[in-house]
Amino acid sequence: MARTIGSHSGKTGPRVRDAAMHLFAQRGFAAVSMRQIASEVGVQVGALYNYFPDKQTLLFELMRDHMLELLSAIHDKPETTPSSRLEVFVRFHITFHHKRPDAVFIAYMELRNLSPQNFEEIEALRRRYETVLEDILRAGLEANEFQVADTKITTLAIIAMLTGVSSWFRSKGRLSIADIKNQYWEMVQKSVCPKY
Amino acid sequence: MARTIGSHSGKTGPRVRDAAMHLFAQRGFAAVSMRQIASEVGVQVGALYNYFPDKQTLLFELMRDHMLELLSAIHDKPETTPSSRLEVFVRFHITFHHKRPDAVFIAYMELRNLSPQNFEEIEALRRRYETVLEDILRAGLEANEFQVADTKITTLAIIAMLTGVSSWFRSKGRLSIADIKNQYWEMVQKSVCPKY
DNA sequence: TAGTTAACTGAACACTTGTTCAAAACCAAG
DNA sequence: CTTGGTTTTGAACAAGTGTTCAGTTAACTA
Repeated sequence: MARTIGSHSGKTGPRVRDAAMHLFAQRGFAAVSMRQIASEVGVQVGALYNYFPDKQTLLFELMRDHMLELLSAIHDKPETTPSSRLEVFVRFHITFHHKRPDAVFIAYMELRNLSPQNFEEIEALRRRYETVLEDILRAGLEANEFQVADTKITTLAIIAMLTGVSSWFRSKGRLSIADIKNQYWEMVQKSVCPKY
Repeated sequence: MARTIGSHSGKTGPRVRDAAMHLFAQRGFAAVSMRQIASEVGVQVGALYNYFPDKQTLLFELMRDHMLELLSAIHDKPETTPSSRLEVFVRFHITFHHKRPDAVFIAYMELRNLSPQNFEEIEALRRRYETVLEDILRAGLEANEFQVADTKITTLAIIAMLTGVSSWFRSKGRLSIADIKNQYWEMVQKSVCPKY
């Protein structure tokens, strides 16, 4: 046997990426073998190498695509009030991450498995995202709408808190994702507001 | 050669654990081989098996010991005010985790590499720790000192935020760990306080 | 100092790892 | 229906995996 019926790179490529994403998220990059990915797709190992040069690049592309999606999905509107910009950010972050639990998990857990070069590229994208939030906090600070000791720290604190949601939230749970968004928005809002 | 000069289980055991902890934190459990650990200790692979039955148990013991240390170090004082209990908790969490970056990293990243049985045991310990915080929040709620929509969610949000510190804090940075603690305490305090 | 125990070596086990590539079989265009 | 290009197989590669254990030597005990 060689080429199989119905085989087409436009189909197999995405299926490989999906399978890799799922397996990496579930078991971790280092714990997943190329043969396991291939088997999930229903193909032999060798076939995978039509779609990327090596395992490292596969991981990198998954993470990069996720970060690019994230950056192109967030639309901050600097003309509105800092408070409403912050609310939009909080709700957006939870929504976006909730829809992609696997990608989120990988993006935060597999950084150390990137080559130094690839790591730098992903880190740069992450900093760009953090800057969106930090700009909002700075604007709120200047407008006396917020009171925060340090915008950089507050940025990291808020993002850590929001991202934590995807580590425990399950749709079957007691609360809906809408409840979660409301509660997190309230907490964030209070944590940055001036003490009367 | 066989037994080496100066060899003693009271020395080698801890050195093995230290080396494993460091390597697991840096590269991840699945990416570290027994031979790499042995080489770090300056010993042959076989010698490691004097100290644990297999790699899985080594990981488990590292995580379990960390959680037990955490639980025995936190001393909540229910007789004091909820607000001061919360402050003690926040400062304690940051201090404790800051002193053990490797153990923290492993405890939060390698859960999926535990066998189901070992996972359950670690999870139970983690829930016990979360309960300490949740009890404080509940007490504050009943005393009308705090205003939170859901103590469970707030617990997870606060812990995620606090634990995030160890993922970016470096002693060489702009801010001291004391600054960090003050700022986080202020954020947490505001996020749970009643709206004026 | 002799005998016992504890600690480690070194080699081996059977398997898995990422990656390569000629050959085979499919698909699409002329 | 043939030709040319695309996609996959199947086998192979060298290196690395966790784990075991008989044999050897250091440390301790009497």
